[in-house]
Amino acid sequence: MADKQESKRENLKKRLVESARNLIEQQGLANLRARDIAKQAGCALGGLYTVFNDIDALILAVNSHTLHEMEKVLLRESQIAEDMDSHVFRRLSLAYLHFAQQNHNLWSALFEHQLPNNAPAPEWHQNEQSSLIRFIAAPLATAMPDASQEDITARARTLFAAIHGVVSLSLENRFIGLPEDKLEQEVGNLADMLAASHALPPHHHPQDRA
Amino acid sequence: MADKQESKRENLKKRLVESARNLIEQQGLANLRARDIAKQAGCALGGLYTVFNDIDALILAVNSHTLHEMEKVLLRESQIAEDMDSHVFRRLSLAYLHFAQQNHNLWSALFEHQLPNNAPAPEWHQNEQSSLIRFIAAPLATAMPDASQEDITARARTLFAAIHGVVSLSLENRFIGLPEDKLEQEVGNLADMLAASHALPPHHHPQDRA
DNA sequence: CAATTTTTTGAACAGTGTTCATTAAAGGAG
DNA sequence: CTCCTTTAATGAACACTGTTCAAAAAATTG
Repeated sequence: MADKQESKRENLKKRLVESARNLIEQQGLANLRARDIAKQAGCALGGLYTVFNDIDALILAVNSHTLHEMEKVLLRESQIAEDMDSHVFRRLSLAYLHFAQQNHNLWSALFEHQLPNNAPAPEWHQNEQSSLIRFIAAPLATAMPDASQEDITARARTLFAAIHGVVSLSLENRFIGLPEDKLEQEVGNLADMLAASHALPPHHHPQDRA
Repeated sequence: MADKQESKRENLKKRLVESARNLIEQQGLANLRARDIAKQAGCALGGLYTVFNDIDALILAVNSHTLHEMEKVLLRESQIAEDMDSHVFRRLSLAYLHFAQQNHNLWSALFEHQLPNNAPAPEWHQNEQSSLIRFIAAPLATAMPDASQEDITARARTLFAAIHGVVSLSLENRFIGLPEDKLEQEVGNLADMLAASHALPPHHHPQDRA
């Protein structure tokens, strides 16, 4: 038998995650149904709950997979950028945009999904998110050699969030909705804008609140 | 009787919207229930559907109200900024941040809520959203006197989206989560960063896709 | 093969949003 | 005021959720 290598339980889990991923990809997170997942995975409805505590845990597993796929894309992109030594932020930003466009429903699920009670995501999942931020923090560190690690992380998060905001509001057609080519232009320009400003140290404003 | 001034029907509508708003404010959109709204508004469950087609229409009404509240805040802020003639973007951005912090659940509902089938929001609601963008477009127009109306609108949308991304991901604790004071600093700096870059005309990159 | 343990099952349950026959209220005519 | 018509409000019932758990099936053990 050569080492079971994969218990039936693990196999079921894998099938469920894959089914859920397919369904989200095709119909969006909002139309995901426990019964559909079970049917597509070829098990009874109750089977789902022998492997996952609830639907949220299953969605988390799908989102985890999506994050890793995104990580692959960004890794490839930052390696290319290293070789060509320029426009790292632009490349990463556009790669993020393209990933979101090409995997709309899966990407969307990353942000649509929220745990009951607004509970925070489990730590292992938060770590997966942090990994993505590191793709931005790395080149940022060389661009801001005098900044503290903490400042770099904070800035990297801001950069990601800014790009994400543009991509997100556009693709979700909220407030803004641009034609595809305009969107690409805006994302690219914003990335460069942000990249250019890192030379300057953060300026402190004491009188912030009105 | 001095002009009914408000039919019973309109009165019911008003009570329902106010109840829904209170419930969203207190418990978040995800915990909003038709039965709770009806109970708080003092009508039967079915009464809700004599005034609104469905829950989504009611939520849209609440969101509309929230947008107008936000509009008031931003209007005030841009008038102050006009008087003091500086840092318009910073002021508007921080005002947006503060509004989101102080009305977390209502603000959150603006983006959490999506119509079935990912149907687009009705036109009147899209117009309400566009009105907000104009607060950014106006000062932008004076900062970029040579740009076309179209470019200014696109840039204003990008600016809003960028700031929104930072505020959003922070307050929702997704990917990034900063302590309150750091967040304010990052939003303020990002606003200035973006403001500073408008002097430069958008740079065109022909080789965008990897 | 029988006994025991483990796994799988899907009917049943406690909620959802929505409908619509039934009831209550309001309005009008004599 | 009474009777009739019209309009509005009601909430039980429905279809569809995620989740549970007694029962059946399968696997394991002696």
